Amino acid sequence: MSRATVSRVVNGVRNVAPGIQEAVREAIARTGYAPNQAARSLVTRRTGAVALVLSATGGSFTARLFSDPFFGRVVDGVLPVLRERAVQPVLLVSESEPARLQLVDYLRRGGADGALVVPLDEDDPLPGMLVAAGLPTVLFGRPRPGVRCGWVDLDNAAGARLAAEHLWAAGRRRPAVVAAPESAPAARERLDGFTAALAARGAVAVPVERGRYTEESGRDAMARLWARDPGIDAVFAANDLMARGACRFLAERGVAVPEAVAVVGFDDSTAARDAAPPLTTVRQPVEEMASAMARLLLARLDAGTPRTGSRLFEPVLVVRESA
Amino acid sequence: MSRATVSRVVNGVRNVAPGIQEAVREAIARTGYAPNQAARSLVTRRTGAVALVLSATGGSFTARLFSDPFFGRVVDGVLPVLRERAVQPVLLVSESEPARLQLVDYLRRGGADGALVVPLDEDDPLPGMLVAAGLPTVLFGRPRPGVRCGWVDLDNAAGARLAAEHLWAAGRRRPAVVAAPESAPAARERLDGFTAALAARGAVAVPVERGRYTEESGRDAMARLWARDPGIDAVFAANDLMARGACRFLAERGVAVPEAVAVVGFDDSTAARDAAPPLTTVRQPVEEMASAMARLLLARLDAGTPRTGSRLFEPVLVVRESA
DNA sequence: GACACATGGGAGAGCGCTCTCCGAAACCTT
DNA sequence: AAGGTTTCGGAGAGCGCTCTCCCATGTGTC
Repeated sequence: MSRATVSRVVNGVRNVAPGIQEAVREAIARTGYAPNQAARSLVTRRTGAVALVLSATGGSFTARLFSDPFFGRVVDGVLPVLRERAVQPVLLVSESEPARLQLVDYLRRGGADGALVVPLDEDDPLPGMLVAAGLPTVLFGRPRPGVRCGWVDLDNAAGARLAAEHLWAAGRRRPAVVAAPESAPAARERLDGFTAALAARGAVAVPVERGRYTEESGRDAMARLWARDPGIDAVFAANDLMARGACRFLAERGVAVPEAVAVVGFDDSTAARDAAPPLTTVRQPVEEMASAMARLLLARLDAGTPRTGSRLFEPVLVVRESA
Repeated sequence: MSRATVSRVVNGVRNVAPGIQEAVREAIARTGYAPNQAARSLVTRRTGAVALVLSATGGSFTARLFSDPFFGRVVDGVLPVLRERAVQPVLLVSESEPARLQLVDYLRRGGADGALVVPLDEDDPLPGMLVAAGLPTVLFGRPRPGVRCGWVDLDNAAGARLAAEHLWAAGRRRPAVVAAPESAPAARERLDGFTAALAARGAVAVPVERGRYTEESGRDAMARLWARDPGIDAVFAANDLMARGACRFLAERGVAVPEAVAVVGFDDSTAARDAAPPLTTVRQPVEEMASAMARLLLARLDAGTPRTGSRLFEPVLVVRESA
């Protein structure tokens, strides 16, 4: 029996007589034969694997990676979609400059058919490098300008609007914002969406201070806001950790949350649930976004077209005790 | 210029005139050429990648995976060793039966040159499957009987002895044990090591109850011990979570820790540090063990021999407040 | 019963590398 | 200067698959 016939049976194509099929399968099972992926890839130009890249530009981040439940949610969303299509999910971490270069090299050489990238930092060069290498890529979060690839993202402006409307409806008329660094598009949308929604309701200029996503920086930003205007009755923070920082400052000053000042966070991370008081926050459907990301990539691989689709998700306001 | 010359330059072998080398490198840089890994693997029978497999037999464990800092420590230990050798680390998760089969298939086809496996459950069939498939494998923890592969492990008996000696030196003469399921070799060693060390000092029979590694099961085991003998003045638990459970039971009964009953855990996980009171516990050097695991695998791949070495690590007692 | 037509399965090219040969050229040595 | 020795680089086989031909059968039609 020729190799061609075996190949046909293994790949389930063309018409092979049932008897022969049976014999081939039996032989495969008996000998424990496994086709050589390298040889197969050489001709099919497919590896059957897709990379899920967790990338950061800052130093040692495996501690962050394996303690922030966010990544677990991403993985949970991605795995079932790939498994169903018999595509092997491969996790890669890019935590330093040499790691990034090695990783790009690995993928350029054909380590995987495509990449799902979760960048932690806005200035991460990795997505641009992968796209430049011609690798089908889908990002969690919109790419930097000039990088053309698929993405999934949250409608940050809509989320900010939800927060604004909630605070307004609760009678808060002197809100402030603890924003994130200006460079981040998502951060800009959250800020602009919030101020625009309030302006539409006739609110005057909203005081803004910026943090760097950490709890400590949120605390400091809140301190600056308070110094500028102790009449503030609500705070919208660009993420949950900074919202916690704001709460901590207010607690230190003996300001009651939410009675005197209402606080709304963003993300609905576990940090929001575990905060004191539990944070009212804007939720992103991470698992759904992650599985959509996987589906977008698979669709592109199937189609073979150079363009990848994108999808914007709607946020939901989760009301707890802080506002 | 022939392909052979280019190949020689890329792989840095044999004598190629410096001028030619320069020209080749320049051309590679200019055209952005990346060698096809599949073609290369086909002839070298190497992929240049090593799998780090995180495996569990129970259901959804990505939540556990991305919240237990243990895995982050393992990854931190493995990555630098592989990077230094320009081997691409590839994380694979095996969280269900179909995932396991797909993963074994992927590796059997040549997805990676070897596997570093971190099994969470003692009855995990994955290591045996990989070894049977002929894949160079190194385990975190000793393999089940009959599975011949390399491993790194902690000298559990020595750790248990440290705990026993610490409690004895503190004047505790009526200790009890919250042990793990009998099936686990590590668990058996911890129990036997503890009782043997005490017997050597003339202690009478030590009461033992078993838990299933969780805090809740530790609490229940402690309750059974207490029902058997409320005169117990010390407890040695086979892991930190069960030690916490024991503390919780004692707190519920108003029994002071460590004044009335001293508690010693095992692992020195963050659960130990965050416990109330902070746990005295036996520490495993996870990062070191993980990098040793990577080195053992690389050594085997270099040597090409079918046998892989193993290494046993010495535990250290970390004294905090619970004993 | 002769033809067209569908169907099963073999032969063989070729995917893009590596690496062993081997010939050509440069360099010593006596 | 003639031979031996080393150095450099080309030719070409072959890694283990897939997939396109193409021929040998089997099936249907008038």
